[in-house]
Amino acid sequence: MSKEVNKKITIKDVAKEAGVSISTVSNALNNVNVLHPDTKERILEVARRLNYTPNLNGRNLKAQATGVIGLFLGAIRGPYYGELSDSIYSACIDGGYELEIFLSSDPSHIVANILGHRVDGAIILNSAIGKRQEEILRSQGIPTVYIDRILVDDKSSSVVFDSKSGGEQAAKFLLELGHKSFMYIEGEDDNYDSIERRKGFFEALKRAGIEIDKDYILKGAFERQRSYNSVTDFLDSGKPLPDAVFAANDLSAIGVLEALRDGGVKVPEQVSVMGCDDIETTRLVSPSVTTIRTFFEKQGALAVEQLIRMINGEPGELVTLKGRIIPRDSTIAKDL
Amino acid sequence: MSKEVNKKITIKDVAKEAGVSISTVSNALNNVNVLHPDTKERILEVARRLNYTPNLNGRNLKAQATGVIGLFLGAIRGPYYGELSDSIYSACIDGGYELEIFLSSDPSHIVANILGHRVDGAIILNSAIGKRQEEILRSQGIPTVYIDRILVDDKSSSVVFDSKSGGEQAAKFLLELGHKSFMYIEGEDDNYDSIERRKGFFEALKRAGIEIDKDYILKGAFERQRSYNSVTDFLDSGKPLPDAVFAANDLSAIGVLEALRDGGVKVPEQVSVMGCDDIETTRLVSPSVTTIRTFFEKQGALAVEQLIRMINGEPGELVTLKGRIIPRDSTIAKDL
DNA sequence: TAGGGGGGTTAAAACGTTTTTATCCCCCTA
DNA sequence: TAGGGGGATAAAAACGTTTTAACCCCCCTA
Repeated sequence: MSKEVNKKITIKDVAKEAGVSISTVSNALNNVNVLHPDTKERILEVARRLNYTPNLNGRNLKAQATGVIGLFLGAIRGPYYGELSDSIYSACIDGGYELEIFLSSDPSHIVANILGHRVDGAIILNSAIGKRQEEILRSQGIPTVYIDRILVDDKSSSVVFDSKSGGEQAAKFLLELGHKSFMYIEGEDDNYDSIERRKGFFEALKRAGIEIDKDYILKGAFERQRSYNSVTDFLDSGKPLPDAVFAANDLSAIGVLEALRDGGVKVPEQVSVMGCDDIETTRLVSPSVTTIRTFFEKQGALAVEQLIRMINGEPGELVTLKGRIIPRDSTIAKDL
Repeated sequence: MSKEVNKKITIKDVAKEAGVSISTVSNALNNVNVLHPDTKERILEVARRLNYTPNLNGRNLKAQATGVIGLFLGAIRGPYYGELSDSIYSACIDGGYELEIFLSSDPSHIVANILGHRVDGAIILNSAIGKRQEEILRSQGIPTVYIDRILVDDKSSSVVFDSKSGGEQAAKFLLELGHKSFMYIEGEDDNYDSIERRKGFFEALKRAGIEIDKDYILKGAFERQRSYNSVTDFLDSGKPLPDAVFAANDLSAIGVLEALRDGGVKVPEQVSVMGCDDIETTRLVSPSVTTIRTFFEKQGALAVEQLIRMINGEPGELVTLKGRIIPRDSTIAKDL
C-alpha cells in the first residue's frame, strides 16, 4: 500500500520530445501566430500523442485572470439547487467562463476557496456567510453575487426573488377568492425570503383589515415534515380551521396538504392551500398546489450576467424578480 | 469599463509586514514546530489582520498531492444528483479531502479538468465519457470511480446499483401479487441501468413462463413526460390493459400514473404500477408509488471509499448495491 | 560589404507556494 | 579561548506555466 508517484506529462516533456524549447511549445498550444506552420503542427502532434494536458495550477499562477467563476453552496439536494446550478453553468459557458462548484457550510473555508483559487468572481448561495466574510471579500475586491441576501456595492450584486411582493400576491389572490381567515406557515428563521414573504403577506392582509392571530402562525422551516408536524399539532388543538393557508414555500405547502388530508380535512373544499416557488412536485401531488412561480432558472442567468458585468469593472446592482401566481387545484373560491 | 487589477495579499506581503522571511511565514502557517512561539504568534496575527489566504495554485503546483477529489457530472438538476453530490461531499470531508464539482458534457473538456487540476482522484457520472477518455485516464494513472458504468482495473473502480437484480426483484414482487400480464417502460437508450433492469425483469418473467409482447414495451427515456405520452398513445390504441406496469425509474412511473389517471384507468385497482429508485416524490403522489430503493446516498459514500483506497495504492474493485422493495399504494394483489 | 529588418526560435523572469539546505548566533564545554 | 551544538531564521530551488525580451540567421538594400 504505497502511494504511487505518477509522473504527469508536462510541457517540458513535449518540448523534449519535439526537440524545441518550452516557449515554442507554449506558443504552439496557445495559437500565438508566430511559429513556422510545420513546427507548430509537429508540436501539436506530439502533444496529442503524449496526451499532454496543461497543469492549470501553473497556468493560473501566472495568469492575472483565471477565467473561472466559482459557485459556493451549502448543499445541493432538494428541488432548488440543481436547477439553479445547471442554469448558472449554461450562462457561464455562454459567457466564456468555466464554472467550479464548491460545497461547504464553513464560512471561512468558503472564503479560503474563493480567494485561494483566484476565481474571477463568485456566486454565493449560503446563509452561513456572515458579515466578516462579506467584509473580507469586499476588501479584496472580489466580484461577488449573492442570491439569498441583499448586499450591493462596487463589487457586490444581489439577484433575489422579490419575496415581499410574493407575499402580497398571495394575500391578494386569496382575498379575491373570498377568504377571510388565514394561516401562515413560516420558513427558516432569519432567512431573507422567509422574513420578506411574511412581511408582504401580513401587510397586504392588514390593508384589507385582517390580522392573523399568533396561533395561526406556524413553524415550517421550509421543510415538509416540519410543516406536517406543526399543522397536525394545530389540528389536535381543536381550534377552528382557517379559510386558507399560505406556506412560505412549496415543500412546506405539501406538508400542510398531507397533514390536512391525514387529519380528515378536505382541500380545497374546507381549506385552500398555497405555496411558493413552483417546484415540479406541486404539479404531481393531488390536489396540485397553487403556487407562485419564482423563476429560479432565470435567477442563475441573471446572477452570471451581473458577475460578468462586475468583472468588467462595472459596479454592482440589485436585481429583483417578481413572481407569477400559478393557480391549481389546492385553492378554490369561498362560497359565501 | 476597465478590468481592474486587484493586488491580492500574498505570503510576501505577510513576510514584509511581520519583518521575517517568507519561509518563516510558511513555517508559521503550516505549524512546523520549529519557530519561536512569539515569532509564530506575531506572524499569525499579521496574517489574520491582512486577511491573508494562501494561493492554492501556488501550493498545488508545488505539492505532489492536492488533497482534492473531483466530481464530474453532466448536469445536477433532477432528484438524483443532488443527493448523490451531498453524500459524496460528506464522505470526502470525513476522509480528509476537499471536493470540487465540475459540470460538463464535453468529454475532452472533462479530462482536461481532471488532469489539469491535478486532483488526487475523480468520480465520474457522465455517460458522455468514452473509450478514448477512459484510456487517457488509465494511462496517466488517475484513480477514478465510475458510477454509471462498469470499468475496473488497477486505477478504476465502479460503484453501481445492481439493476439486473432490481429488475428481477420487481418481477418477483409483481408475480407474487398474482399478476399475469405485464408492461415495461424502458429508460434511456444505451444506458447501463436501463439495459440491466430490462434484462433482469424479462429473464425473471421468462423463468415464470411469461413473455412480454413488443406492444407492451414502451419508450420512457427515464422522463415523466415521455412516459406519459407513451402510455397515453397505448391507451388510445385500445389494446387490453396489462395487470401491472414496471417503469425503469420513478419519474417514469409517475408519468405512467398520470397517463392512466387521465385515461380513466384506476391504479392500483385495474393496473398495478411500480418504479425504481425511491425518489422523494414517490411518497407524495397519490397513490404513492411502490418502488425499489437504490440507496443512492450510499453510492456516494462507497464511491469515495473506493477512491481513497485507490489513492492509497490499492487496486480498483467492483462494488454492487442491491435494492429493496418499498411497497406502497400503487400495487395491489390481483384478485382471482 | 555593412547595416537593417524581420521571421523564427529561445532564454529568462515571474507567478506564490513548500521544502531542503544553509546561515547565524548564542551558549556550553573542554 | 576554540570548538561544538543546537535553536531560530533565511536563502534558494523547485513546481509548470506564460510572456517579454533577446537572440540568431538570412536576405535585402544602400
